[in-house]
Amino acid sequence: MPRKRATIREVAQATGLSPAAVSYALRGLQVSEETMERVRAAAAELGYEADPIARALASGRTGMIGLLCGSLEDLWQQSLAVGISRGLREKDRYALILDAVGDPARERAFAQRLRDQRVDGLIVQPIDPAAAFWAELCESLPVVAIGDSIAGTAGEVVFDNRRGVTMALEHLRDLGHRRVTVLTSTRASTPDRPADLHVTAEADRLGLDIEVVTAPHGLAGATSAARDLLAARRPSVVFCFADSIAYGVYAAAQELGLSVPGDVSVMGYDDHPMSGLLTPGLTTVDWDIDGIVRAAVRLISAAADGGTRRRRVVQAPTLRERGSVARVG
Amino acid sequence: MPRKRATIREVAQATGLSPAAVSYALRGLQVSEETMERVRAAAAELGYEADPIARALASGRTGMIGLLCGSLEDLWQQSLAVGISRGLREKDRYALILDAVGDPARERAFAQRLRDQRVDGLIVQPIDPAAAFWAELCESLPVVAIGDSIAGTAGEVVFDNRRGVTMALEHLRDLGHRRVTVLTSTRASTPDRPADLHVTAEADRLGLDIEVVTAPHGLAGATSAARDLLAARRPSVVFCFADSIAYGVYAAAQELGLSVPGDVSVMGYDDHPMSGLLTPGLTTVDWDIDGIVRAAVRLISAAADGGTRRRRVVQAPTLRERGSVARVG
DNA sequence: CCGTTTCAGTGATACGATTCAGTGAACCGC
DNA sequence: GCGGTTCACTGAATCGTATCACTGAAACGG
Repeated sequence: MPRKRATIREVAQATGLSPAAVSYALRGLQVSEETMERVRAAAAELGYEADPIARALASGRTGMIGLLCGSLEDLWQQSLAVGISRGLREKDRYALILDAVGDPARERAFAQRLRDQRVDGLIVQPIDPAAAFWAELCESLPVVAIGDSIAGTAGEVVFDNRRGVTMALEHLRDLGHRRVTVLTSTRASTPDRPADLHVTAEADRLGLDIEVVTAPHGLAGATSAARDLLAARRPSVVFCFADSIAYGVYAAAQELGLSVPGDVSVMGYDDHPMSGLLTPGLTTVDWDIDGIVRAAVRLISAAADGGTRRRRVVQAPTLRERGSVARVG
Repeated sequence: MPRKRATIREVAQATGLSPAAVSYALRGLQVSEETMERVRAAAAELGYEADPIARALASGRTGMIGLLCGSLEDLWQQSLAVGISRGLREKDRYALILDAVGDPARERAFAQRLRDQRVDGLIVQPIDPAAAFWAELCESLPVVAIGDSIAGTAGEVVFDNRRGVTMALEHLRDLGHRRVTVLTSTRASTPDRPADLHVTAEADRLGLDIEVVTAPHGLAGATSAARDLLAARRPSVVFCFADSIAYGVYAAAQELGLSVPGDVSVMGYDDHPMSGLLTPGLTTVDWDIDGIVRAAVRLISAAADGGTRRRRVVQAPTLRERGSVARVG
C-alpha cells in the first residue's frame, strides 16, 4: 500500500511549530534563518512536499500556464508547443496544453476550462481573435496572444504578416510569377484574418493575380486539397500559408508525378525544421520560432508574476530561399 | 472586475437544498429526477460550474492523465503526444504533458511531480524502464507504459521490437548489405535496452557485422553525429533507431554532397508522417501510431476508472519500403 | 525609561468542493 | 399496524494548504 503523504501538520508537529510557521518557512517568508533550516530538515526527513492541489485551492495559484493551440496537426505549432513547454519548465512552471483542433467553439470552451483550472496565465494562438469572450477572459487572468492580436491581453507576440507576405510575394514576382494560388487552411478561415487581407492588398500593389483556396486542417487535409488543385488546373506556384500545408503539396505533387519546382513551384510560410530536408528544400518565410518561444515565455511569466506593463513583441520575418520556387517567363 | 464564480453553496441557497444534495444532483447521484432538474436549472441560471481544484482536493481525482514523454525532440513522440492528448479529450479527460528531454533524473522527478498533481493515471514512454522508483509509483496510481515494459504497471503497449529489428535487418541483408551501422540516440542509451539487445542478437543470427553509434537526442544531435559518421568512414547503410534520427542522416548527407541511397543507404524505425515526403522516401518500420494511441488511451481510461485487469498490448510492425535502401554487392 | 517598530510565530478561518453517517418519511409485505 | 427497507436529503467533517489579524518579546531612538 502506498505510504500516505506527509502533511504540513506533521512537519509542524515534528518541529514543534505551528502549521502556519511551516508554511511560511518552506516558502522562505517571515521566519528566522534557524527555524527555516529546522523546518527544511524535518520536511526532508519526512519526505514532505507541499500538495499542489491544496496549495492551488488556498492560494488561487497553480504554477501552471495554459497553452491553447489553434491546431496541433500543424507541425510548426507542435514545435512551438514543445518549445514553450520547455521554456516554462525552466522558469519552474508547467504547461497545460490543449488543442482546439481548428474549431472556434472548442477554443472558447477550452479557454474557459483553463481559467477554471486556475492556470496563472494563458498563452494562446487564437483561431478567432475577434471573438467576444476574450475580453472577459483577459480580465480574469493574464493572456498572451501569439500570432494574432487580441484586445485586452497582457502581452502579445505578433508576426509582421504584412512584411512576411510582401517578402514572399515579391520573391515570387521577382522570379517571374504573375498568377499565385494561395493555399490556406481552416485554421486561417476567419473572414477578416489580417494575413489574408495582406495577401490581397499586396498582390494588388505588386500587380499579381491571386486565387485563394482553403484546405481542411492537418497534413491529410492539405494533401487532398492540393491533389484536387494540382489535378484541376496546374498553377505555376502555390503559396502555402504554413509549411505543413506545403508538405501536403509536395505529397500531392509526388502522387501525381509532378516535379517541384519543375511543374509547380511551392512557397511556404513558417520554417519548420523539416523544410530544409525536403528535396528540393522548401523556400519559406522564417519567423524565428526560438525567438517567439522566448518572447512568449518571458511575457507570460512577467504577467503571471504580477507585472502590469502591456508588452507587444513584433516578430520580423526572414526569407529562406531553398529552391522550391522556379524562375519562369 | 471579474465577476466572482458561483459556488455550490449559492446553488444550494437558490434551490433551498443542502450543498450536499446539489453536489449529488449535479453528478446524477442519489436524488430524484425532479430535484436534479431543479438543480440543473439553477446552476445554469447562476452560471455555476464545479471548481476543478476544489473537486480534486476533496475527491482526490482530477480527470487528468499525466503523459511523460521520453523526448519531445523526437517528431514521432510529438505525434504520439498529440494523438494521446486528443484521444483523452474524447474521453473527457485532459493530458498533462511533461517532457523528460532524454534525462532519466528528470524522468523520475517529473513522474513524482505528476503523482503529486493527483493525475488519475500516468502514461509514460520510459527512458529507464529498470529504474527502482517505478515500483513505488505504480502502487500509488495506475501507470501505462508505452514502448518498454515496466514491472507493476496497470497496462502496457509494447512493440515487438525483436520482430521489428528482424524485419529491418533481414531487409538489409536481402538487399546485400553485410555491415550495418546502427545509429541510436541517448533516449535509448540505457545499457540493457531490449531493442539494442535484439539488434546484436539478430545481427548474429543473420551473419551481419554491427557497429552501434549513439547520438545526442534531437534533430541537431542526430545531424552532427551523422556528419561525423559519414565523414569519417562511409558506411554502406545506416539503420536509425527513430525516423527523426534518419532525418538527421539525410541532412548530413545533403551537407556532404552524398546521395541517398546512392552513396549511403538509410533505414528508419517508427514511420513519421514526414517520412513519405522525403526524397527518396524513407524505408522504415511502421508501428501504427494510431493503434498505439488508441490502445494507450483505452488502457489508461480503464485503469483510471477502477478497472483492475492488467492488460498488455503487443504492437506488430510493418515494413514500409520507400527507396532509401539500395541493393548492393 | 517610555513609546514605537520590527520580528518571529500563533490560532483561526477560508478555499469549494466531496463524502460519510444519520434522519424522517414513505412504502412494503404480512 | 408493525418491523424493516428504501428513498431523498441533511449536517458535519474532511481534504491540505495559505493568509489574515494578532501577540509577546526584543530592539530601537531619543
